Amino acid sequence: MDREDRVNEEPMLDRYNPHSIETKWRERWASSGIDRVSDADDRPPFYALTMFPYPSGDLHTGHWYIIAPSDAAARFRRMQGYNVLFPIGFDAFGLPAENAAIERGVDPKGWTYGNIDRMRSQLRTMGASFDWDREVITCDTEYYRWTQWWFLKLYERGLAYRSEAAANWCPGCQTVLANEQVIDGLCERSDDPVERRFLTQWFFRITDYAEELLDFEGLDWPEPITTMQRNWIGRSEGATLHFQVDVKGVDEPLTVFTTRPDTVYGATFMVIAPEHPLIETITSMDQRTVVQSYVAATSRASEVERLSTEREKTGVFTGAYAINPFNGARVPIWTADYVLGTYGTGAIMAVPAHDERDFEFARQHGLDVVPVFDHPDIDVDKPLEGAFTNGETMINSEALDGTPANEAISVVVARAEKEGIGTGAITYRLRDWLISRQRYWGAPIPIIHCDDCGVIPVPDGDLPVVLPEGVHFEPTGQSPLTQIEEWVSVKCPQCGSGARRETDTLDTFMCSSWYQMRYVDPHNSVLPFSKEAGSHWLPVDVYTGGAEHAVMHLLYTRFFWKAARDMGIVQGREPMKRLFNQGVILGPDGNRMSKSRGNVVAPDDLVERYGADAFRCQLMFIGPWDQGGPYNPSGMPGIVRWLNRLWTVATESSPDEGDGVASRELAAATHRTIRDVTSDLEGFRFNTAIARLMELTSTLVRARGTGGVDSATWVGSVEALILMTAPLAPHISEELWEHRGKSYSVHQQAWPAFDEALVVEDMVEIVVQVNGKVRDRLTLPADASEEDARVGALASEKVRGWVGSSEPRRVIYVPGKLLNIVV
RNA sequence: GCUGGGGUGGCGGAAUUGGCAUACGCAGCGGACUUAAAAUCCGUGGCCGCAAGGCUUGAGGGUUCGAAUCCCUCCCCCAGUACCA
Repeated sequence: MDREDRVNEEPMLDRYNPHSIETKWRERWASSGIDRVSDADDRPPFYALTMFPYPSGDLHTGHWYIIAPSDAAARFRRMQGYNVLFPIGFDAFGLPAENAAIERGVDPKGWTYGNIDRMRSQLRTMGASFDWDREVITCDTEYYRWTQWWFLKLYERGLAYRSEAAANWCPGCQTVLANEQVIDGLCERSDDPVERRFLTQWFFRITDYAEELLDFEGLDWPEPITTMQRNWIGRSEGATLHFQVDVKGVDEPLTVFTTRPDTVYGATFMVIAPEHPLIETITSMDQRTVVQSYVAATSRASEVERLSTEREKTGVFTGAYAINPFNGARVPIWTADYVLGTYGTGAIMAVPAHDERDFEFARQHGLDVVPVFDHPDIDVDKPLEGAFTNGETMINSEALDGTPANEAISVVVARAEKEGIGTGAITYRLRDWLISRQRYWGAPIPIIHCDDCGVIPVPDGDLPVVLPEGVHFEPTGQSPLTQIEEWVSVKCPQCGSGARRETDTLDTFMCSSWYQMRYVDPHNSVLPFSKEAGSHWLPVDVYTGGAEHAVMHLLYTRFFWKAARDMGIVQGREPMKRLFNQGVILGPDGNRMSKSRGNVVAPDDLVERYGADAFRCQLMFIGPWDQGGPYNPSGMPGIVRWLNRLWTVATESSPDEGDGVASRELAAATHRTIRDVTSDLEGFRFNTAIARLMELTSTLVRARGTGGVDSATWVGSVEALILMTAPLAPHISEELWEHRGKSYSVHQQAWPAFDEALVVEDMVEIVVQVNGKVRDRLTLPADASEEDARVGALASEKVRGWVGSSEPRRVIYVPGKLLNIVV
């Protein structure tokens, strides 16, 4: 007990003062390099990754809410004996820097790096255990040199290609927008209605991986995320069918995709998208004017107008007819913008009897409706009131009449394939990933356009293609890079004649698709990372961050990984084994924090007032991490009180008298806490973990008051409490650990183990119910039999009053918990 | 509309497999200490009722000895998505 004697000799420490100890320990951690991670370490590796932030200027409460619990989880794994890689960096390319440049006349680079400096120091204040030697900044040339390298690798494999496509165009900002920047058809910045504009763009062939991306086998990911990805990919099984066009000189058939080939006999008209390539050739002379003006009107319509759900289905007749290959019926071909040019084949066979949208269109334009199924509740001989999707047996389908409806699809597909008029097919909603941006602040696409040689990739040795500085940003609709003649003008790497650089930059989602790989070997100057570092650390063991990236970043990074795997660069099917999404933190009023609402809580103020430990803990305590919710600093006193009590308990000398009972009770409480906190932290349930630690703290305070605990038990309990608090409140734990004369650092100690034998209680409280209502409680040995419990219950005055003289009809006994007497 | 998540005290929230509803906190109330306040500590703690007791997990119904938990119908909130053939 010499350790304890030393505690006794020391004067009582001053009251808990977060400021002095937090600064002190952060300096000590930095100078001792405690957070540096080495690949040469005997402990099993564990890669804990938190989504890196965009350097917007200040670390806000949302960042704290993502990062502080992630840090606690990483620290916990470290104490469990893993060599934990927990890196951080900045997703530093992107629109806000460029917009700041336009609005305030600052330089995007200077603005970005200034923000990074600021946020880096704020992150240090949090006390997070990042290995800063591995920091990655995506706008560093040393980083985007490899982003460009990846582009070339994908290009080499045929996964990058150039094509003309419609992009979201904001007339106010004079630039293209990413899909995620279009909210309900409006530009998120200016609220202008977004238009479509055709541009030649670069794409990644993510659709090549559509099928594999649907497979989440073996992944520990939240179900909502996998569902959203499945919906986004949107796999539809059906068939493509070819309809001859009854127009002189047109041999090409009109091909449609349908999920319901079984309804082919009910196809009473066809609809092609206004963008469909056949529209010019099939439109008849007398319909030409009306079709042309419809196509023009559609392309002029804003996204808002087109997306309006209330809008009537517009469309016009092309004057052309198609021949149904199954029954030879001659059906009119219409064009309407409810059929999308970008999905399926851009054309449909319309079956109004069995499709809601086709029915609405048919009713509006007086087109035929022919049902092809019998239905028990619908008289199919009368005009239908609406479409119905399923029936019992086929009708109006010639030779197929009488076929059970559930067999019809395979029968029709088989016949189509046999006669060469169609084939079974699968279509995806997922489109290829458009990666071109007509923006300045991004990695230049490493491509050179030569009049003679065509599209030529920049040779590997010429990387990086450095983003030029001193560029004029006034939006013109073209990439600002086009203005830098001396940058654009270049010699063709193949023929040496004059050529021009690609002026578009890469989507910033490309930077974040592989950053987790760079962390494993961030200073490698010959490769994005070495094979050894890759196989040591990858894939990521647990990835924490927001669900807002469900179908963008998280889908892209899976695609990237699978492409890298096919190149032999990484092994395994998936980049992140486990994913955990924290919820959205809101202002005290329950709304999203925003300056205009005036409900912003500034972390710096709270750290100033209460310390980083208290703020970390409060964020973790307010509720389940995956649920998010309102943050109100009014709850802070509870956390501060707890930390103060912890401080008091840990700095007091240990009691010296002791009898068995009080010691055993304290040991049981301690081991129960270890058991519960361990499983809570494994499941990211920080709120209940802290609740258990508060309870143990109170138990210690009370035990000290009542006395009877022996010194060894007391010390064991206090030290377990400090160790369990360490991941959550790293500064105070370190201070208390040192104060107790223990060796530096608390963060390098083993996580406490619990003894199952100590957790079991000898005596348990049994609830006695009469007819399901609680009437009394008994304290019985844990292994009491039903007979013991029944005898004990009937001995109770209260219970007898409710049971009366009648014989119990039934008695239910749940050992160790409850006895229910039914009368 | 579709998909996913949620609805429990004045507030944030807790509750293995159906088994003590409201753990842990905030706020409140009462008390101790203090000239006083802050801080700290102790007690109290859903609603109705003097009490015995009754009622209570968005609403209604069901299964069960027993339901916050399972089933059915409906309402509301949040997120994603939007004519995907």
